[in-house]
This record gives sequence, C-alpha cells and structure tokens, in this order.
Amino acid sequence: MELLWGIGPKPTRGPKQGLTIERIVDAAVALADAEGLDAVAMRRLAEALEVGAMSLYTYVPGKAELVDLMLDRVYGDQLTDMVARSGAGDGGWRSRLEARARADWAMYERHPWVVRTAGPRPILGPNELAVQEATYAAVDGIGLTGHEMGAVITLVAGYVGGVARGIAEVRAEGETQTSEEDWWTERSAMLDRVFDADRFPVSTRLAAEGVFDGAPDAEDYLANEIRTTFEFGLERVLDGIAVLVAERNTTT
Amino acid sequence: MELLWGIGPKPTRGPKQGLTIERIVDAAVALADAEGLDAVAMRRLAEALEVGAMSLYTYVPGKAELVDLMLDRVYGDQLTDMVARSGAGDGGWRSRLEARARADWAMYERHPWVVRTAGPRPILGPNELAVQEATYAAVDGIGLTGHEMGAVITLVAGYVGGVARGIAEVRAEGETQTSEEDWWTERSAMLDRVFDADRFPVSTRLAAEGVFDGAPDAEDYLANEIRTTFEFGLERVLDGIAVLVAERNTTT
DNA sequence: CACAATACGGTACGGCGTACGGAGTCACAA
DNA sequence: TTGTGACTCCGTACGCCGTACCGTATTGTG
Repeated sequence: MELLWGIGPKPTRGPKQGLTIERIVDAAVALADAEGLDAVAMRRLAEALEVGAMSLYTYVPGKAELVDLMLDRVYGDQLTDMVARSGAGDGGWRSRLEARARADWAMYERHPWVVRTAGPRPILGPNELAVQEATYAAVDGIGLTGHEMGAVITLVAGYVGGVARGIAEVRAEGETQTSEEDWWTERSAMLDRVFDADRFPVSTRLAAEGVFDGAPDAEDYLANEIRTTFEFGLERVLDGIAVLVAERNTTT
Repeated sequence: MELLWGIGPKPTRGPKQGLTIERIVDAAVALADAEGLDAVAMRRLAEALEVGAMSLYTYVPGKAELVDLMLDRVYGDQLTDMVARSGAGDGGWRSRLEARARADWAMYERHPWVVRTAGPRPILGPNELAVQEATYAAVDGIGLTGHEMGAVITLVAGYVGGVARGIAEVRAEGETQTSEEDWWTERSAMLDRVFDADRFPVSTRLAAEGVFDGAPDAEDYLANEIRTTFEFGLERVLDGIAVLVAERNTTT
C-alpha cells in the first residue's frame, strides 16, 4: 500500500484536488472517535467533508484501505505519545517496555474503535513500522535471541490488545442509553432466577465478597478499576519476562 | 437474554415450529467456521436451513442475539474440551490455568470468527458462566484475593485473546487467494523501496538474522511458529503469576 | 486552442438487517 | 363441532452499506 508512504506518481494534467488524504483520514478518525466505527461510512464521511460520496474514491481505492490509513494514523499519535514519555523513562528494558505498553493502552483508550477493526493486520505503514522498531529497541541488547524478542513483544502487544478488547464492551455498554441502571437491575434479576449456587460455587462466593460489584453507575470508578486491572496484569507480564531475562543472563 | 437459558413461556396455540434454536445456531456456527463471520447473513443462513429468510425471526429477535447464541455455543465446546483434558491435569494452579488457556486457544483455532465478533461481551449465557466458573476455580485457594483472582483471569484471557486476534489476520491472509507467493514478493519489494536502515536499525538487524522469514509458503511451518509463540508467551504469563503467588504465600 | 488526463459526483446495483402484514395452521372455549 | 385467536411462515419493501459505471467539468500540455 504505497498510499501509506505517500509515494507514487502524482498527476499533473487534470484539475486540482480539493482535499488531501490527510484531511480525509483526520475526518474519518474523528468520526470513529465520536460515533464508533460504524459511523465511518463513505457517504457520511463525504458529507462531513462536504463532497460527493464518490469523490472519496479519487483519493482512496476503497474502504479497507481507508481503515488501514486510519490505523497507521493512530499509530502515529502513539509515536508522539512515546517520545513525550521517553524523557522520564530511562530505567532499563522494564520501564521501556512498560512505556510501550502504556502507549498502546492509551491508544486504545483514545480510539476504542481500533479493537473493532478486522484485525490490526500488518499494514506495514510507516508509523506502524516505527512503533514496531521502538518496541524491538526496548528489548534489544538484554540477552534475548531475535525470536525471543519477537515473542516478547507479541506477548505484550497481545496482552494489551486483549484486555482492551475485553474491556471495550463494558465501555460500549456504558455508552448505550437504556439508562444503565435498568439494564443492570434487569440483568441481575435475570441472573438471580438462573444462577445456581451449586453449579457455580466459586463465582457465588466471589459475588458474595463483592468482587463483581461496582459496575452500576460510577463511570470513573469503573474506569479506575479497569485501569487497576490493566496495571496489575502488566506487572505480572513484566515479571514473567523478567524471569526469562534473568535466566538468559545467568545461564550465559 | 433468556433465550440463552432456554427458559421463557412456550406457546401452545399456534402451529408447531419446524426448526429449533439449536439447529439454527449449529448451522450458523458451521457457516462461520467454513466461510467466515460475514457469511452468516440471515438470508444465507435461512437458505442453508431451507426456510424463508424472515422465518428465523420467529426464533431469534435479531442478529446480535444470534451471535450471542453462537458464542455461548462455542463456549460449550470449550467446556467439553476442558473436561477431556482435566483427567490428566491435576498438578496445581499452574497446570489448571494452563489447561484453561489452552482450551481458550483451541476455541480460537477452531472458530477464528470469534475474534471478529464485536467484543465477546459478558453474555451471561450458561456456558460462558460455566467456563468462567472453571477459570475462577483454577486459581481458587492459592492465596489470592478475590480481586486478584479476577485480575489474573483477565490477564490470561486477555493474553490468549490478544494473541489469537493478532494472529487471525495472518491466517486470514493465508486463506485469501492472491497466490500467497506474489503477495509476499510484491510486499517485500515495496518494503525494500521504502525501508530505511537508519530509521529502523533494530528491525533491520533482526531481519538480517532471519527472524521475519519463514512466512512465505509452508503453512504448517507457520502454524507451528504461531503455536510456539503462543506457548512461549503463556509460560511468561504464568511465570509472572507465579511470582505473585509466591509473594502472597510468603508474606502471609 | 484543441486535446488528453484527471477530478467530481449522480445514478444504480447487489447485499445487508429487519419492519410490516397477509396467509395458513393449530389448540381451545363455546 | 365450530369459531376464534394465537402462532408460524415468509414475500415484499425500506433504508442502510460499499462501490461500479459513466457523464461532465476542469486543468496542463502540445
């Protein structure tokens, strides 16, 4: 996809283009941020840009490519995010990798629609490659083989993406109307009717301990809990990697 | 969603129903397995079941609910998978949790479309709850608080889901035609033109080491590598949890 | 100044989910 | 026994979607 890199022959003959790919992608990202990925329809996007629907196809071959561009765009945001944090973090691989994971997480928080794209496939866009490079650099020179480095970043990226994905729905539920309160009471009434303490002993005990509470109302309380869960898991992941790193450095 | 639990008033007045929800969900899952989630369209599904398109709405209120049912269905498969493995594994929390993760992984391998559903939200279906119960039970009684148990399973589930999601595209690419070979040579030619060794030093070195090779052809080689990466990350995750468990058990 | 190349965008096609309403089928009350 | 109302099945249609096609307007070049 040479569009991503902004290369390719530029025409001289015809009329000027009234838009730029950049503006289109910006508008698309804004639309997705505001109203979700489904809102990014060619007609709606064109309307937002005040052009005809089909005009967009002058800039972009199809919607799939547009989504690719959107993804590489938000990777770019992540890059600036990383350099902003990099000033403080110079503590070693752990803090570097942690910063990377947190930048990833911030991206998912800012752009929840990313998890809904049909798999952040290897787009090979400039920003994606830059992020990947930075991630590899974070675990470079600490005694791991190349394959291990690859596996480690897959691990971290997988974890962050997985939690983000798992959490997206909770956030999404919050955004639907249905007045939140009603939904939960209805739901839990349903659960009560069906929940069998004998079949689910551990869950029952944990519910009694209040582990599953705190979901109704209280938006930022919920957000806080999500963040806590994320941080907790991240520490475990990094601990696990630390075990490997220590092993490699003593065995050698 | 009382459909999931098979409760609710059953009518006596009208004609018999010619289908069952079970048959519909089975067909839908088969369709998704064979041709992907997009192939599960109400008309196509109805055609496969040899009924009119709108008849399905007698059984299911809408497509979203159908997808929920499909998800709880594959959770059910996972359950049988788990009891099959449980005979061997009785080594402690680690092997229990490992078995859970592997069952999850097997589900994603058997039903790649699961990662494409709009967030495996808390459906609260019977099978999902059973799986959750089993997962909680795996980490029960090892010295963790309720919240920690929750965070641990979020961690594991997030990791597995994340890697499955990250991997889905590679698998998907393999299934598209475009003759695989051409795609890669074209892609890498593109990359060569654009890849700047100065901007991406670490990636360049790793590429030279051959870390990124092995992607063309060789389907089961690739599958093997994916599995290796998954297993590797899983070990790290479990190591990280082990650190926590050890800490809790000595501090106490 | 003519011409070729390009941008713009209206119309239209096939596909999606599903609202609506009519026709046929069955259990039960009268 | 028969009427009635609940229920199933499903054809039609509506409003979305992505996008193929093509006419028209605009531009730089020979």
